[in-house]
Amino acid sequence: MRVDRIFCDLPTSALQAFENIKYATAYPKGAVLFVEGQAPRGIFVLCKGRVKLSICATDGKTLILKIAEPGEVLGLSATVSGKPYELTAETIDPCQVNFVKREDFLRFLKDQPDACFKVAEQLSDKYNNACHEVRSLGLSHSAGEKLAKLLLEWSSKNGEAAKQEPRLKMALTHEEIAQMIGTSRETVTRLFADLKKRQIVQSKGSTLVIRNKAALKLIASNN
Amino acid sequence: MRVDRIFCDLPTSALQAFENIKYATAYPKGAVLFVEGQAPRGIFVLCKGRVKLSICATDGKTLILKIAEPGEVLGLSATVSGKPYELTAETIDPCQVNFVKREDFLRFLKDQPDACFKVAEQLSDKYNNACHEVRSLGLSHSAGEKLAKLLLEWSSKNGEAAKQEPRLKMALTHEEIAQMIGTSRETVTRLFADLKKRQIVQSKGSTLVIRNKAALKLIASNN
DNA sequence: GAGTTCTTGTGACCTGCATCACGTACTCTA
DNA sequence: TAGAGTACGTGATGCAGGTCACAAGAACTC
Repeated sequence: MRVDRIFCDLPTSALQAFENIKYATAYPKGAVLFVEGQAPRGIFVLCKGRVKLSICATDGKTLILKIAEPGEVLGLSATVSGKPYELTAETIDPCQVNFVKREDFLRFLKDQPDACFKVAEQLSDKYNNACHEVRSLGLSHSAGEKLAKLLLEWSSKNGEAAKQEPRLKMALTHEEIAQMIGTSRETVTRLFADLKKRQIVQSKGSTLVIRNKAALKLIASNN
Repeated sequence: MRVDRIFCDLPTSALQAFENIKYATAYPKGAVLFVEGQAPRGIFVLCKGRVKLSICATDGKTLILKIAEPGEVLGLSATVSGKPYELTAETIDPCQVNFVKREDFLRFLKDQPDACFKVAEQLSDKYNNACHEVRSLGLSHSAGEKLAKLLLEWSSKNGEAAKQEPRLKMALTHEEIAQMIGTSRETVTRLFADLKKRQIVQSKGSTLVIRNKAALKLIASNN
């Protein structure tokens, strides 16, 4: 249960203070933790399950920024700054979450300098990720390139780390993948078809095998 | 000289501590404060002049994220997290800067809880901006839309706030504008030509007059 | 197992914009 | 004042990828 990793190496007094203000909550799959534009109610420390973070345009177009894993703190920057949540968080598994109300959290930060510093680090990290996102979106990589990057990123996460031919179970639909790399569903389908034709990947049911990691890296890095 | 605004409403002890570790420095126009990928040396508090923040791809393509104005803290997140600077900062005017070495700054944060909280707020802000950038890049607005947004943003900054027909002096070249909205120089030229033809803007020497703000907003918001 | 709904696969078509290749105009500076 | 450098203007061309339309699986009902 020690998955609120950010705070776990704090002095016991701080830990205790955190325990006192957190609300342990469970959410079913598909629940919405918060919506972009809402005034910040507080932070959500994800303990179990995955959460989809996305932003969406008025016309319904959606961009999935990341799939948050246990240990991540959601809604942190909005809670600190008081500005509206800048994205939408929706569970895609049943989730265990520790919620902390904004006022409680701010008081906690004022009282616990160590925690405050941790939060600053955490925010720096988030900013860093956002910068990478900006880079990948802004410097017009082709759709194929971004897909390759995504697959490599997944393969490095899902345990299958450094294997020769990593396998990954495709938990997302083409539509969702399209939303992650900012393209259309059809394009994703076509890209996969192409990768298969070129023997770079191969699909067995719902798992994908990367047959030629080198080639994939080439696509990802290069043009 | 009280332009390091973030810290200026701190208790005097903290202010004093900050004074002790800062190095007041002057940079000429075109100087590079730091480059993306470099290990963080410390923070730069911009007191006077403007600084261009950009990221760039291996192939030389550049994306200008923002033009920092006096009062902003640059290199903050990298300094806090210890990860490499995520972007490049280059002066575009002669600049007055307060520099603080990383170790000094971290110690300062540990000693001054109030300052630490300020930093967290500041980082939240930066994250927020980054999210907006992601939104504008990711949800494929057309080039025209992004240019309109940029012009409106500028007109709301440059004093000329709520005027009927705001004027703004174009300090940037078409090339740079292109890099701000992630398009090509030629496209920017054509877009301006189009806006002029449609009587939406009008240029008098190096100042641009927005004749039809409503129309511009329409272009910006809509499709 | 018949019907519905959700996901994939594919072809046809169209368009925004990058890119190339110029020509022009305006600043420097020597 | 000529020449170099930099910014701007504009046509021609090409293509990545968005959009539409429809077919075929797959996956849940009832």
